[in-house]
Amino acid sequence: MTMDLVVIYKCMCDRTRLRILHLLSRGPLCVCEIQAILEEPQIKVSKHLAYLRRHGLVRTERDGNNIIYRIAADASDRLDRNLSCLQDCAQEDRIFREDLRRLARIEPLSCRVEPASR
Amino acid sequence: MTMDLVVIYKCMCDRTRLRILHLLSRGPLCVCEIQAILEEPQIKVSKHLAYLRRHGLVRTERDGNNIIYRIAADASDRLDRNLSCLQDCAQEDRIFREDLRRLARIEPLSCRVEPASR
DNA sequence: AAGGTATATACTTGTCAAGGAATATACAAC
DNA sequence: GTTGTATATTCCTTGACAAGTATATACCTT
Repeated sequence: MTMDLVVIYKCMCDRTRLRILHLLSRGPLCVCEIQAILEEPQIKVSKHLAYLRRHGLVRTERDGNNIIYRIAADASDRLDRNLSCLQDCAQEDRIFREDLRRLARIEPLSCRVEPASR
Repeated sequence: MTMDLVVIYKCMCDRTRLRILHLLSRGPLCVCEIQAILEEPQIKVSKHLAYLRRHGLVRTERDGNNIIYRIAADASDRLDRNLSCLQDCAQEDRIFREDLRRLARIEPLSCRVEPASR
């Protein structure tokens, strides 16, 4: 499928959404993880996620109490290209690097992972 | 220099600006050429060019009656990366391809070129 | 059923941007 | 100087979006 470039850039032109897209292009995350990484209020994260979903860049799946967001796999080549460009650009940026640092810490606690043992 | 990614995407999230950036990454153009290629009203083109200039993506140079716009050479790696991503994405798109067709036709008549002979 | 947690949806307010109409500026040619 | 051409700026209206407060929904647990 082919996605409108303008829509892609509209989604990318807000810092919060950009951070979310950057994270999600590393792999799916649930809302509470995204919140924890971004350190932004629930409503802010939720609304930007809704924006991304409404425009077809991400899709969701419920897992119990949690909702897991991921990049829409079938979205478009254009999105893929732009997300990989974002990965390149983000390397030099402090904010994105700190997000990745928090992502690494948070992953093991993920609500998506089975309880370790019992 | 390093340019804010959000600013870059804000500049790219309007179709008219995107077409302008796509054209300018092929080389400098004067306003009247851009207008002729985009087939959009003067004021619209002019205002989007002003937006791009205000945000540092392009710079201008006067040549007699004409004003020549070009991508700000020293802008940033990020801009370069995104513009080359745009070139890739634009290949599949009818609008951008038609712009290039008109660009090819218009170039010989360019106001930047010396009068052929006399 | 009741209470808790995770997430989303109104509703409001302020800001910014887009488009158009009219006008202004800068230069060129005479 | 006057006129013409190219380009920019001002003013206006309209619509989109960002952020916050409060409230609702969906699921889980007991």
